[in-house]
Amino acid sequence: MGIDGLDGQLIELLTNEPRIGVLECSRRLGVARGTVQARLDRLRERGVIRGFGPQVDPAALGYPVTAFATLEIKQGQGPDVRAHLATVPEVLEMHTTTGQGDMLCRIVARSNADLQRVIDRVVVFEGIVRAATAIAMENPVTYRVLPLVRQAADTSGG
Amino acid sequence: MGIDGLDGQLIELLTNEPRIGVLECSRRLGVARGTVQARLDRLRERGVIRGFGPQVDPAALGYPVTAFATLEIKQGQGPDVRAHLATVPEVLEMHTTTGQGDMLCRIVARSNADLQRVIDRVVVFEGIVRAATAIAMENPVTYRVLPLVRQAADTSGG
DNA sequence: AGAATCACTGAACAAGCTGTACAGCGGGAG
DNA sequence: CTCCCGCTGTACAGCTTGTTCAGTGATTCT
Repeated sequence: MGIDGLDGQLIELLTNEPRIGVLECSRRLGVARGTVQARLDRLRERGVIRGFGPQVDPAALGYPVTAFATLEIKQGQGPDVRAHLATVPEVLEMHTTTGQGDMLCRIVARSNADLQRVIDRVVVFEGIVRAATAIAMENPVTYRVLPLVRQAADTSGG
Repeated sequence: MGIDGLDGQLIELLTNEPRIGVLECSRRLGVARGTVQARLDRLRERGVIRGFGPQVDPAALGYPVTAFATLEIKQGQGPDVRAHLATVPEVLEMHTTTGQGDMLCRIVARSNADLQRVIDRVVVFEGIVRAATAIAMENPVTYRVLPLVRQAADTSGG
C-alpha cells in the first residue's frame, strides 16, 4: 500500500494538466510510455485514483452558498435519515460522526434564502432531533490532495 | 448562467465513464461531435467544469481516517491561522464559517493515533483558542454532484 | 417582414495518440 | 544461482483529436 515518487509525480502532473495524455506524461517524467500506462493502471486498480470524472463547481451551477449542518438523530433512526438525506440533491455529502452531533452534512443552496428552504427540507424529518447549521463564508483552503500525495510519496520512497 | 439538459447529460455521461472521449460522447448523446466539443469548451469556460484531474482517494493513500475540526480563532488571527493550516498536508480543506466555531476543516490521518498527532500539529498554534474534533465514521453519502446537476438542468430547461 | 446572430449538423483533413505486443535488461527475493 | 517483476524501446494498426467549412433552422433585432 502507498505510492512511490513516480506515482506522486504522475498524479501531480495529471492534476495540474489533466489533458496531456499518457505519451506526454512519459515525456515529461522521462520514463517509457508503457511505464506510465502501467502505473496508471495500477493506481486505478488499487483505488488510489478513483477516476477522471469532471469536477463540477456547484457555484457555477447556480449554488454559490455552502453550509455545514450538524444533525442530531433520534435513536435507531439513522438509516432512515440517511435515506432521506440521499434524496436531497443539495446534500452533497454526509458523514456520521463522533462528538456533539451524530451526522455532518455539506449542503449547497442558491442563496441564503434558498438555504432556509433546503434546510427545512432536510430537517423536516421525524428522525432528526436537532440541527445546527454553519454557513461557509470564505474557503481559504479549497479541497486539495496534492500535499498529501507528496507526503505519501516521500514516506513510501524512504 | 446554468446548464441545459444536454449539458447535464454530458456531465453525467462523463462522470460515469470518464474515459470515453468526445467522439463517443457524441455517439451516445446522438449529437454531432462539434456540439459536444463546443458544449465542453463552454462548460469549462464558464467554470461549471473545473477540470478532469484524477480523483485521489486519501484512504487508498494510507489515510483512512477522516475528521472534521471546528476551530475557534483569536480575534485578528484569522489570516495567520489560515496560512498555518495551509502548511499541513493532512488538512484537505478549510472554510470560515458562521456559528459556533470560526473555522471548519477536514482532516485525514493514518489512524486514530495519528489523528492525534495531526490535530496537535494543527492546534499548536497561538491563534487557535479552542478546537472540537468530530471523527467521521461512516460516509453514507459520498461527495456527489450529479443530483444537483440534474436539478440544475431541469430547472434551466423549463 | 427581412436580416442578422447563434447553435447544431455533417463532412473533411492531417496529425497525433492509444492499445497492444514483443524482446531485452536489471534488481530483488528465494 | 535462478526466478520474477518492472522498466525500456520499438513496432503496428486503428482510432480520436483539433480544426475548418458550408448549410440549416430558430431566435432576435431592425
